[in-house]
Amino acid sequence: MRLAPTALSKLDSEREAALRNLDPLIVTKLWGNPCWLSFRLNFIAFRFNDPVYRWIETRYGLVRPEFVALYAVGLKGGVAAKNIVASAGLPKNTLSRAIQKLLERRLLKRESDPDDLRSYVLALTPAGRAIFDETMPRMVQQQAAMLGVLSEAEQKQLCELLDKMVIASPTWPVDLEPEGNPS
Amino acid sequence: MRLAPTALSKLDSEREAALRNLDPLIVTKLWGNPCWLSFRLNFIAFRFNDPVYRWIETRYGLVRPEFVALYAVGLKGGVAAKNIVASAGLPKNTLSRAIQKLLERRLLKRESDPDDLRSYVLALTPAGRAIFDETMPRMVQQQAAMLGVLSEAEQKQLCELLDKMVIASPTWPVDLEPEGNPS
DNA sequence: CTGACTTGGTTCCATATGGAACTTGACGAC
DNA sequence: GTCGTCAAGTTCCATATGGAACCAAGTCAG
Repeated sequence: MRLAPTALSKLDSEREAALRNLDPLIVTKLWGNPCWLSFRLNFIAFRFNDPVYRWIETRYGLVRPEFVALYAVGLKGGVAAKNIVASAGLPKNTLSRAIQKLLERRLLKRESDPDDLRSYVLALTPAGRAIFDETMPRMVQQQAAMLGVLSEAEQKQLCELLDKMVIASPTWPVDLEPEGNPS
Repeated sequence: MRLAPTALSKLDSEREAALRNLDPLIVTKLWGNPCWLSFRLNFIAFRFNDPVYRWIETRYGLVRPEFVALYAVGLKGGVAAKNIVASAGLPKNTLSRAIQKLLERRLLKRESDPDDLRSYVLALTPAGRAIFDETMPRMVQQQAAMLGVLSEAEQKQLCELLDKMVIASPTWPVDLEPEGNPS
């Protein structure tokens, strides 16, 4: 069972020092874990998500899926709930509820889509836009802090590598294979 | 507000083709989103987590935090609940409950830590180990499928870049700055 | 056009989840 | 020593969450 491709260079002394700030189980999940990718992704993502959602919650009383919806509409007006579902990985009833809440609080408005009467076209109200505009710079700042260890070139590399994966994602299996790894 | 570092090369024709498989909102979140990092991380992580947890749930009746605990102990026997909390980003009561469940189902055993009587040392039972061993190859297989678009060298690069970030993570802010981006 | 099937969105309901308070043990100061 | 503070795990409870069933509109075949 292969481990992370960086497992061998672990003895680097500078790195050794940094490791002492991490829980030993984190170290194992990093370099003693065949599923190195998911741990790294989840761990880093969490360190971004957690501050953001806590801030949104305490500052605006918006719960996670509500902010997901607000943010999505803020990025691209005119989308429908189905688009948010597709892009966010939340169940559609959760999003539906979140959108109701945002409508009640007049952070979002919607009108039915003339091309498909089942569907609605969403947009931010000024109040919703205000929250979006107030939050975005903080999120960018948090991201910048996290990316701080990487050079500009490395940041670009990282972005490109992740891009390739996202673009390939429609070809990935949606379920685990029942037979396990045949290779 | 800067966008993703790959925003400009978007017109690449091969890429254009692939984009048609993605929801337009996903495309916006990729290349029209100042927070490019978190979207990519969350999106890719979800495409790993979702199949894994659905499989675990339907096959063994283990819910997400239960499997998180089982997996952690499987990777490194002798850990305590606090280590799992530190590495997983789940609240400690959720983990506590998960561990109780695993103890009841005899997938986990524990004895109190002689060095700290508040704490317990955890280990897998043979039944727990069986689940771990059965699941791991499927997870590795899913990971391999996802990494398939990247060359060996690119995979190593990706791993190294993520490593750097995880190692730097103890220095990241835990809360969003209340003043927004001053730079 | 009409009937079978799909799709966008909502509702219902059982339950998983996480904040806050609590218990018990560790640790440091004096 | 013992007093105040902190840390590991647990319990309580209000509520956020997601599966399944549902409604209404769209689509496609013949």
